[in-house]
Amino acid sequence: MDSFEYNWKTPNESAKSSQREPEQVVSAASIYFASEEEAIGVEQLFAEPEYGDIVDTLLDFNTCAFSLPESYIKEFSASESVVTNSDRDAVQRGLSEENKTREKFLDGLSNGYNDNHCSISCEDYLLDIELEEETPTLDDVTRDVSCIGNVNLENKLADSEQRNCGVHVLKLSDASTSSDHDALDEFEDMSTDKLLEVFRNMFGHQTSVADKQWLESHMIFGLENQEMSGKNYSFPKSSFDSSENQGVKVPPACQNLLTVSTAFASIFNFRTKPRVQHVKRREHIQWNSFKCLSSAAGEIQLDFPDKWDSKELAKENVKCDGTKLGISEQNLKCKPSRGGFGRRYYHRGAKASSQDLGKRNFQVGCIQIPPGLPIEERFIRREGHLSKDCRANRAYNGNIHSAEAQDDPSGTLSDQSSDNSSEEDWTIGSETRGTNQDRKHNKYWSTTEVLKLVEGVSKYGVGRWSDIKRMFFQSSVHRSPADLKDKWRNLLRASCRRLQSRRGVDAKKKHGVSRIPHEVLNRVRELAVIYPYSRKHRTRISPTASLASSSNVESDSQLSMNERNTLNLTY
DNA sequence: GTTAGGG
DNA sequence: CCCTAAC
Repeated sequence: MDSFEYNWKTPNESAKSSQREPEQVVSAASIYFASEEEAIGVEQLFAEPEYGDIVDTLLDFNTCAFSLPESYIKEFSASESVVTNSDRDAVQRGLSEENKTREKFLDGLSNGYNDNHCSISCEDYLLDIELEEETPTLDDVTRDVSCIGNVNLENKLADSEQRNCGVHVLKLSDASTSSDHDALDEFEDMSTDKLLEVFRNMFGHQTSVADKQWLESHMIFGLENQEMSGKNYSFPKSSFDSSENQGVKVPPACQNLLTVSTAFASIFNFRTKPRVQHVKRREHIQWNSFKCLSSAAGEIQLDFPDKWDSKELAKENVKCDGTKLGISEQNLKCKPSRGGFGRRYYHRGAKASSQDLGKRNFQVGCIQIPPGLPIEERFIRREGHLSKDCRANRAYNGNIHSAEAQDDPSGTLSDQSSDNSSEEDWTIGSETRGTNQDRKHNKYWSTTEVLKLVEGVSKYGVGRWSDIKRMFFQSSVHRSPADLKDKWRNLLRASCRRLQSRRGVDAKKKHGVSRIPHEVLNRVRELAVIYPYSRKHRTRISPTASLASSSNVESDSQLSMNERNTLNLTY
């Protein structure tokens, strides 16, 4: 221990970690996650059915004869955030032992790893993965888990030491005095108990695997890769009962594995919290954390595309037989724009075999869509779910500085030249849309425009958008009758949810979208009462009714003017 | 050509 | 803001 330095926890953080109060998150961030939030996020992700394959792969439930019945996932997802303690207990009781392992694994992602055996299972499994892959790919391991960096193994091991009473950590030793065969022979001579102890010392935790061959394979594997580094690791003498094991080397390759597995275990370095509470916090998942974790977990390659090429996707929009898949280009040009952890719909393919695990670009955890494979429509996000991203992508900076984006202080409401920065007719802009894949414009509605729209609706009623356009937006190139209709719809929505929680309001402010004045929204609601949204469902306005309506419009319009005057003072 | 409505 | 069926 004295040969190592703790360099991933500040003293303060370490001190905090020592205060182990139940239900309180006190640990420092793991090396995988910048925060407990992220760990929780990954935990929640794994709890979702679509990522069950990954969990299965991590835990190797198949070979361990563990299987998770569908009922568990359903049960758990159904519990969502409103589960009481008794409910949770009932769920827990209903789980079989095997399921509890998975449960603990998921919980362990954010819970203290020392509180359960699941982390140990994970570490063991990770080691198994490396062994099965005949891993001279250890370079790959260290590369793929580069996020781990030079994590100090002893951090975890030291923690183990505290709680496991006398389990000593690995010591760095520059003196390489023993050969592989010496150590190998020593392994073979060891009893199972001894191997278990060596294992515990080597990997910093106990293993439930009592199979001597299994244990030996780990040791031997490490020895076989000993030459891969100039530095060796040896067990301190105090780790063993007798001197017979003195000098047994833990080769650097094995140390790499330790780094991987221990780092993986560090995921569990968060204090216990009921997972049901974590479910509420799904939005905090960090994409990179998941990538990092996944790649580290048994060198599983999760090669998510950092950039989505709409053209590539367009190509793949055609099936192998050449038939279209029915994905509109509109949908295809939408792509994830950020590295956030929004729900993504990737193809879930077959689980990777150990043989495939080493290959790049192979589907593991059913994530990647290899080039050339058809994309099923159900795996493409509907545009509606991506609308925000789409807007963000389509918006270009020029629009932000448009004159329309700014309120017109003069507020010549019924004046048609209030926004005559462009003299083009809106239909012209509409025609140019075909060549440009992006939106023709993305200009926010100014308060002035909203007021004009309100006045137009007051005058013509809802549905006569062309008339309103002609009268109030003649010079607005980019405000088509359909735009007016859309805006009115949005105004209606806004007016309905105006009195809802301030959270949404703050969110909008955060995004820089100016809030629609209350007076305007009130007026919108008034008009909504006067004019049902669709005039289709109303009887056609007769000339006389139109006249009567027109007289009302005058007063309405006047009201609108009064409101506008008030607004001009306020805004 | 316009509009409603879904996205 | 786009798309499109329906008017």
